[in-house]
Amino acid sequence: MNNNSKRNESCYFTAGELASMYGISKQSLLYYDKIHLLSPDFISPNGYRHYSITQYLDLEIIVNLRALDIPINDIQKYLQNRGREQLEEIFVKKDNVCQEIIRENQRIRKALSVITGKINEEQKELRNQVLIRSYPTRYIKLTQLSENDNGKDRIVLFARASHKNLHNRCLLEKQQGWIIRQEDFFSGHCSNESTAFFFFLSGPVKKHEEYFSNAKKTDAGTDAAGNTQAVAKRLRRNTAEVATLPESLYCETTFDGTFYDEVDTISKKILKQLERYKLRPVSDIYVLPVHNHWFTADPTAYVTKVFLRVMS
Amino acid sequence: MNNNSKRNESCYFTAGELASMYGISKQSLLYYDKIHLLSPDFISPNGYRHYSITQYLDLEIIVNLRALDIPINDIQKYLQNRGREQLEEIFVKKDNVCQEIIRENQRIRKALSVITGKINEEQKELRNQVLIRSYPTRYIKLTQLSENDNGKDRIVLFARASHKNLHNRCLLEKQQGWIIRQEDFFSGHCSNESTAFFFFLSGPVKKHEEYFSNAKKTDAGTDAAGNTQAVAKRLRRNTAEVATLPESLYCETTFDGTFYDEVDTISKKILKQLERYKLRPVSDIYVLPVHNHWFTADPTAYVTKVFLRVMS
DNA sequence: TGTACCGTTACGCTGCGTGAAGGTTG
DNA sequence: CCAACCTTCACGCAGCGTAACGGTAC
Repeated sequence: MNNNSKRNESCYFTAGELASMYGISKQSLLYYDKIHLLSPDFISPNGYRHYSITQYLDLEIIVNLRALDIPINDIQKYLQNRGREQLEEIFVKKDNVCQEIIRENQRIRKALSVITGKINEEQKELRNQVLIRSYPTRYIKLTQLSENDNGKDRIVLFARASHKNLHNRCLLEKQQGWIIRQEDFFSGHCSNESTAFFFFLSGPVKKHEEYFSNAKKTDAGTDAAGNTQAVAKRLRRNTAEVATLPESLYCETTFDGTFYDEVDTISKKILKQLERYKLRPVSDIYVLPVHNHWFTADPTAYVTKVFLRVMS
Repeated sequence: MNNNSKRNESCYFTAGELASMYGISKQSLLYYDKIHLLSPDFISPNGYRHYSITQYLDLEIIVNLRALDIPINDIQKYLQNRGREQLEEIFVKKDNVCQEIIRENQRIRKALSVITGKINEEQKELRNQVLIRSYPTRYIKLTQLSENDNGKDRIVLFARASHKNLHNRCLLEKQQGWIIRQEDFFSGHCSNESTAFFFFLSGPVKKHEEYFSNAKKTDAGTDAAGNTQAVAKRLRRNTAEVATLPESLYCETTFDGTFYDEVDTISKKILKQLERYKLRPVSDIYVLPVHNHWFTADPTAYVTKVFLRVMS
């Protein structure tokens, strides 16, 4: 068609005509005119736009590149400087963008499925029963809290720690909770404060991983739950440490309500169970919200889980 | 953290504080306030926003869902109606959107690579030489032009035909050209008009494919280039027909310039070559722009290819 | 007195879609 | 006189980013 100019010299299209020829809207054409991407050959006294063959051909390029979702800015530059290499340049650029979009959406899909899986797992937990069971080695990241920290400080520290290693992930992907001193828990004085908060890591942390950015290397692999006081001494304000919950027997219970509302009942139930099986607590108490503000606006509908390491 | 309310009852954050805790911009918070997604607990006389723990927790949800690129509208509805099922619903919805985006971008990537490949192939064509070579069976879609059609009509018909079967594809993916009557070409009277235009199909067309929507079924597989007059009779205005260019010897040449500028020279060169090899033309002449307005704004830099079927 | 917060208002981005209000063509 | 074109505003979309301009806390 492009070589047919000899017989098409005085042939023009109105905006509506041209638009319908390419199956695009007239508004697009007006827009292209407005941003000077494609302007009509001339405008007649009545204000009508008249597009010539040249514009028809340019529009072919525009429509096709737009069908590949290539940004108008790139198209504009291309029309002023055409060529195979320039076109390939645009294509490479767009291809990279596509790859990035695909990667990003795959990342999101993966996160969605991970979270969905976790939600469904949590739902299966037995409620309101004190269980003695063994767990394989688990890995957590701890952030210590000082007695001086007021409620706001704690939240800020918590947010900072949660956020620090988040990067591209979703917070929901990791379970997070806090730690109550063993003696406070069993003596009924734990309503004042927790000593630290933590979140689970997906596996043992290697040296090159980012989790070490704020932790001393020698702390890797130390036993937090099995050696609480020693770990507590090593912890320093505002620093996070990687620790392990060793393979061991644990006592756990998942109950309706919030920790602070139910702590008295729960600690008694746990104590009773420990006595029954002649077990003794050997770690602080880990508190893990299971069903929280994410899933209900009503705090009485919360579900909380606590667990601690036990030995016979 | 959510169960810590007992000691956090009177703890508030300003917009800047809260924003930095989640690593988002203050503007986002202001925006969330504006659209009533998340408003501060109260505003002090100096106009400062004060966010409470409740808003802190809601923001956690917002930030996390936004990190999954879930639309604010969905988040807003979710905050007012939380629950596992509702969350899964949102996730399923988002997952579908992700899949759609991924598919679309894969489609674009494929188109980009197809076109790039074609461009590179075209570049390799020998220039300014008349070649006799064989081609395997090729498939084209023809649209007839009538003598009554003026230049504008032709362009409209062409655009309509090009567009009709485009759907999700890019025009650039298919080569398109037009047909000149054999007698006009060799007699030097072809500058007035072409009889039809065509584009290559990627393969033989099956009955269920869309290409048949406007073609008579019996026309499938007929021999266009080998039986020109019969095909021409079957062609009707505004209808497209699928045809084949049979496996055969073809005479072709790729030359610099436009067809109408070079036709006299080209037809003589081809005639000479045919005489030399004692071949006779048995089809009309197919004109295919190779390097056109897509790649240069200068018509003298165009490259055109013509070919016709020959027999000894 | 400085500086580092806080606030509101408003415009920019991308690529159009969707009217509204009014003139022109046939 | 009507229908079907055409025109120019101008706002809406999603989710903020980026000033501009001015008050406030320490």
